[in-house]
Amino acid sequence: MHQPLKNIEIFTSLSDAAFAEIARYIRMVSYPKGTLLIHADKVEPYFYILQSGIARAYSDGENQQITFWFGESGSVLFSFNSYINNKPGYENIELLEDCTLIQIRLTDLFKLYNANTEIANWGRKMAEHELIATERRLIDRSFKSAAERYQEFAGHSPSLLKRVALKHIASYLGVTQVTLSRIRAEK
Amino acid sequence: MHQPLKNIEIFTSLSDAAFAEIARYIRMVSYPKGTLLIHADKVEPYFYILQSGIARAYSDGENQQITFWFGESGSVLFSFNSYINNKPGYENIELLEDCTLIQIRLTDLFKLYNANTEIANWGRKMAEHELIATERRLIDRSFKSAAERYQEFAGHSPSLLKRVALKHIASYLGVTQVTLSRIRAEK
DNA sequence: GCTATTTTTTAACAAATGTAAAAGGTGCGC
DNA sequence: GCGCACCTTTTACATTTGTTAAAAAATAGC
Repeated sequence: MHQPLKNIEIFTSLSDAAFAEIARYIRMVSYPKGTLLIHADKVEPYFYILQSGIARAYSDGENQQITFWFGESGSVLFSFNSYINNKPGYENIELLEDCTLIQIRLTDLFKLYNANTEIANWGRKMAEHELIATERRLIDRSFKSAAERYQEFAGHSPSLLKRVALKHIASYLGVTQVTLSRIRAEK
Repeated sequence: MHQPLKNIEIFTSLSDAAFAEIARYIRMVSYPKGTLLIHADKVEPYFYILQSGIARAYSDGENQQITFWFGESGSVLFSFNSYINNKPGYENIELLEDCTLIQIRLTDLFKLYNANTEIANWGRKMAEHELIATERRLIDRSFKSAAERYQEFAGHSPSLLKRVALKHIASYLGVTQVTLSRIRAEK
């Protein structure tokens, strides 16, 4: 039933047996654009893998929202604090387009982690992969100018650039919308 | 032989059996202040846990060094790219004081990950823990002014503030040393 | 304790980015 | 097609931060 899913990138490193284990707990879900899939003030019970569409994670401040993550097809999507600490988190995740997602209950995922070494290492690698990407972005904030960060984003994620509102990209890059507009106006 | 080590925080969640497995591969090492323990341009074969002393990770730019991480007793210390991708990385790790460390060969650590579910999940949690901390720092770069980030650092890590050169703290906070000096001069 | 070296602070000026408000665009429902 | 809501750009000005250089302070080694 879920065999086509075996081909999506995040699962390709898994053996057929391990994938079959996970597949038992998978549910496919679809939600429309604008859905707030993860709420900052709730313990969210699900872990998702994005199949189609795009999403953003953001955090609410006093007078601004900071978008700190974008997800595209293949991205994993969950509340860090629910996942790691079983507490409400700081992140909201909003679907920016109609999306199809693979849904797994966190309690099931943790059972799989504890029961299957291969799946535990798969989860470890997911976290490590996110970690290295996040750390690079943090370092780039210091090394690169806003204009360079924009150019890099545009070169690396042309699809997101087209599909995501610039105000979200601005906060993702760590600048105001006005600054981003100025950067885009030059050259 | 290594029994006192069982009490350091990073190992407390492990069962005695799992810790005993790890302990077989542990070596204690000491290096003087100033040692460059991890080199950006090399594949580094070891994973360390800091027992005493402090360290910093930094990345080299054209005309600046960016310090993006500090380690204290209990911190894990390794080259991300060696650990995750088996390639030279972007990070150097320098000991800022004489240090004692627990050393584990990466090839041994990976064997343990693949052989023991509990240890694989222990590694997963280490990565997740670092990930959440790194992401928070990235978000804080957008939400908080340099002055706020300094106040928070000073409140949260008074020990580092005393022991680490301000120029390193400045780049950790994402500002120049001149700006940090101005922040410290106010109020 | 003294000198050499490094770190930190201060100053003056330049550049980048933020704020607020207005104007222009775009999309969508009616 | 019109009007409304939201997004993006532009403008003018304020503020923050960076740059460069020098002085002052702290530290390390002899």
